[in-house]
Amino acid sequence: MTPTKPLQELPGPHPRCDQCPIRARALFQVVSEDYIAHAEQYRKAQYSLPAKAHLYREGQHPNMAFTLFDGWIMLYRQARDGSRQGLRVALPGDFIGYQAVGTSGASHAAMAITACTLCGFEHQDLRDMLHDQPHLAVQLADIQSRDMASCQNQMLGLGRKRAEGRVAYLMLDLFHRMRERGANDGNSIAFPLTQEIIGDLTGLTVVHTNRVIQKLRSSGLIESGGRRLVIRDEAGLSEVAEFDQG
Amino acid sequence: MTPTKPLQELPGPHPRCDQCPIRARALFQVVSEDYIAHAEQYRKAQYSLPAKAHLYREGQHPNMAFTLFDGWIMLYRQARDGSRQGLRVALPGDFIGYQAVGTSGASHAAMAITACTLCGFEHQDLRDMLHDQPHLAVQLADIQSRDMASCQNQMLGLGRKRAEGRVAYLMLDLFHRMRERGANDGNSIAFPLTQEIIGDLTGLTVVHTNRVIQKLRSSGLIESGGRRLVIRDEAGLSEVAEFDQG
DNA sequence: CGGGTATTTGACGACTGTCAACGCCAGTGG
DNA sequence: CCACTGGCGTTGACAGTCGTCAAATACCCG
Repeated sequence: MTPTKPLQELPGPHPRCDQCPIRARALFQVVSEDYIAHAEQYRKAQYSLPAKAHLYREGQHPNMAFTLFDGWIMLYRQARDGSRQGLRVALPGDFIGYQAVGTSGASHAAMAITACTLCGFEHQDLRDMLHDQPHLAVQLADIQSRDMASCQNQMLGLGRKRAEGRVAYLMLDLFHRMRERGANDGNSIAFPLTQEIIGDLTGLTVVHTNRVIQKLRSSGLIESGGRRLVIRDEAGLSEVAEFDQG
Repeated sequence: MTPTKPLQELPGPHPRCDQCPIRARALFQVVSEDYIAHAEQYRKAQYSLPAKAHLYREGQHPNMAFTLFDGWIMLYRQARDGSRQGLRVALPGDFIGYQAVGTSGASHAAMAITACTLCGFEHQDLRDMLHDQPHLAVQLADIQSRDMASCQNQMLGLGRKRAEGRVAYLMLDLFHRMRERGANDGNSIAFPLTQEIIGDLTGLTVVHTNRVIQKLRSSGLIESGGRRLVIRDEAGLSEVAEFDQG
């Protein structure tokens, strides 16, 4: 096992990772207890990661894929000038880091936005699992296909929407995904993204991100600050975001 | 079978689709003749599509995935104002249209850039295949994972590169992919993209796309016109494109 | 030869980036 | 308790990339 440096094994073995969202969502969404037990034998370790630490970096050979147990992670790529393009925010339950055979290294970096805990699976073990449990293979294909669809939303935004629409879309997307997880408080959610990270994700500079957020606030669409986000006018925000379908 | 309207079955049955790239690349990359035979039983039909026709549109239920046999296809999404964001150009051998179970419709549209021929597979049949042939499941996961990596390149470009870099990157990407297929003629390739489509793919307007292309030409990096593209200075173009790794 | 499609050019302005400060706040250490 | 420090948010002035509008030219195919 060769985890990146900031990775730390949790103190002591976890019995059966009982609340691990691996059961609830992600790869093993609707599978029976038998499958769970089967999966257990492959799960290598549970990791924890402090905020701002990297799970893996571009070009590295993480050799593992992960189910995010708790916390937020940003996947991003870096341009030559050092600026970062955020690809996706992973929320609890999401599956990240799967990599094709024969690829030389990770196509992107993964950085903890907040402190995180994760379950790690070796790639080869994952492939073995897909062999043994064809159901999982179909599920993985579906997970990847859904990820792809959300990437396409991101591309549409980066290529064709104004700054305001991109930021609004990001906020709505995160709001809905948190709500799916029951992690909302009415129309507000915990929101640990700094404006710098919002800028990374929307392809904007920090300065412009700030101006856009202020505009969204003064339009009465959102409230934000203190690591929380309140959606004041969901319909209006959806309009600005060109957000389709809840 | 409910193909979209512009789909037409080829005249007569094809014996065993002998040159079908399904064998060479895509889902069935390195598999034995046994698997090929097995795959045959699932392949529903071979289709042909004239240039500019749609294979499927956003929100439609194509109910099929395809291996592109011949021709170029653009996958794109449409913004509310009608403008298109190109997501990817599919070249011969590429696998497109796979969709997760339970999704309501295609997340993107697929339009023929040139006349095309394709092999179609019903989604349910594909899932059955993944069950029966676990090797295929791993291959599908890898295909998707590679597609994802190239999407990430696209996102990096849309979010963080200037117009010149995006256009240069697109050209180099297509050049390399054509060369992998042995479809290059030295440092030139057939290049059926109009400037409008290049603009769709790079998130630019036609007008600006035109100016950028002229700049690339006058810098001596490329020659283009007459449905062909010549890479005059690959190193220079790669520099402008921030193109990493051949 | 004619009509539609694709490319090219020009003028103008808006959106967004860049540079440079300043303010706010929490945590830290004296 | 208070000054210090670093991270984050905010503001202003200015520049440039790129979009918009409008039109002319070139190209292709029947």
